[in-house]
Amino acid sequence: MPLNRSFKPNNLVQTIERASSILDLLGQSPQGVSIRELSAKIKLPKGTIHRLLSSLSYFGYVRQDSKTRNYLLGFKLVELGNLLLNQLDLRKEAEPFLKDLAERTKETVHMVVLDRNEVVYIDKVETDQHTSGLKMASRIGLRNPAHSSAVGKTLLAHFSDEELKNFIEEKGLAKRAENTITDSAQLRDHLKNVRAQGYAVDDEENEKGIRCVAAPIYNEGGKPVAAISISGPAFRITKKMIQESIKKEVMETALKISQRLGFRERK
Amino acid sequence: MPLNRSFKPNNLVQTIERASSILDLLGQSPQGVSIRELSAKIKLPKGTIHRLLSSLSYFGYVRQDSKTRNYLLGFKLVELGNLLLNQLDLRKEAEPFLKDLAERTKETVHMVVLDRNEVVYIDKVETDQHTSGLKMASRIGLRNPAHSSAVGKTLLAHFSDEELKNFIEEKGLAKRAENTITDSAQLRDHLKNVRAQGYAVDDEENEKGIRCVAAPIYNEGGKPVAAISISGPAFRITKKMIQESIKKEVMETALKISQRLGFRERK
DNA sequence: AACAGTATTTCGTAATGCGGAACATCCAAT
DNA sequence: ATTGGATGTTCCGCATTACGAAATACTGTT
Repeated sequence: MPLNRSFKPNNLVQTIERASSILDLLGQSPQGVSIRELSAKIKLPKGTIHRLLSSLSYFGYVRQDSKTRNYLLGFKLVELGNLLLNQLDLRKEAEPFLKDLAERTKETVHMVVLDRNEVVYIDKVETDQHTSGLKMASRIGLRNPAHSSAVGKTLLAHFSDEELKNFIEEKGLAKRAENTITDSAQLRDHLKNVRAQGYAVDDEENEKGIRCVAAPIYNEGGKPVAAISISGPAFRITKKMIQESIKKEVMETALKISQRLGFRERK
Repeated sequence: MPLNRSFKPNNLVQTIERASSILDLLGQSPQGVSIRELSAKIKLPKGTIHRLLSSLSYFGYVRQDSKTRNYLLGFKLVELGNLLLNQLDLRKEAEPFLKDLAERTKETVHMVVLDRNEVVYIDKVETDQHTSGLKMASRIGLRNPAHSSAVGKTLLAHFSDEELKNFIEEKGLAKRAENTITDSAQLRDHLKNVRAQGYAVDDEENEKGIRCVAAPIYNEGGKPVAAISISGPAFRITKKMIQESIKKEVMETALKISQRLGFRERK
């Protein structure tokens, strides 16, 4: 048994499960949620919800709008989340290279790690150029399926056959956009190419109109631990551009970061 | 450590209290913590700690290093923390103004809100100029005492006498650096000035060698809901510079943001 | 002023989480 | 390889903890 990441639906502490549902709901509601609503959505009596909220609130995970009395996510989460990000020295080391890459390509640069077989954004650098483009909200913290993103694919490409099989069984290959690869045989082939090439392209597979180019970052043990990418509108990130310059830029930057982490290229 | 504020020391759900202690400890340990250590520090049997960690891990609040088996903060915290930040439309509206301010002054710009009578950093913009200066770690999510920071003081300046009294009683006026104002009468006087002037200066009161200039942001109801500041080394942020340009820049930017939020200046 | 919708508190009950101890696993040293 | 020590993980009977229905206290509205 390859010690799969925390899958154990029994033994769960009820309180933590309930607290987690509450936080999830609050995460979806910028304007906050009332106890009554929470009570309705998680089917639990108001009193119970209230007790949990009191404790969560005392420790800062939740806060209450003094006007509406609605409950909202608390700043303790920002604190802990950013502590985590700052603990990743990977991120610290990569930062200057990411800025440089963004500067040179004038496109948005992302950095991700794989967590529980999903892609999690841990950094983002954009140039002043296209910053005010569309979505200003930072993607940091966001989770995406691995099979439909360039970053995810560069990481999946290093999975063993069995790991990949598990991944597909566990997560499935949901169709996120028109070009998403949803066939497992096709994905296997595709990943073989990705691995050989050393980079991956997301050709509107995750979001219509968006193309990305990604390359993996290796630690000193040669293990892929993260990935970086350049993303932008398909009309700017053309296939020609990718071949002529972008793929080279991304791969070179990824290699520099890997080397910074102690990786030595082997022949 | 005892973050007393939202009153209710009883009624606390034990599990949440314990889970919170665990997360706090993990937050202090970039390399992770073993069950044994946790068990020792939080004086609870290994079995108990393990059970809590399993649940926390299942929901993503904690992750386990597959090599060392140590436990670390989980990416769910990054996810929720950033959801919260992106929910603050205050932040969204302010962003372009902050960038502009950073660009024009070539110094680091911060934005904070008051949470439980402490300052919490919710945004930071730095120019490429001094970015590689010293501390690269983002301050986002960080908490600071209100009485020793420029941002904090501009917000305290709008407290009623009673609110201020409560604040001082609850939090005290800890000496953070040589110039920290630790006398409550003196603080009262100082805040009166801050309010009259419309801006506050942190003259190495929080950290040796660092000066900051801050101004408050008002919502449409005229209530101060946040503050912004410019910070930098004392040799660059001279008192002369503050008077000649910086205070004006900060105040003007703060006003623009306030207006963006619907604030109308009243005479 | 009365009402309606909510948030909060109470309190007797049993289910939940507790934690000591057994078991498994990993790693280092022989 | 084998052993031993240390740590992580699981088990299970017990009592404490959290439960949740209902009563009470708000808060704003007509």
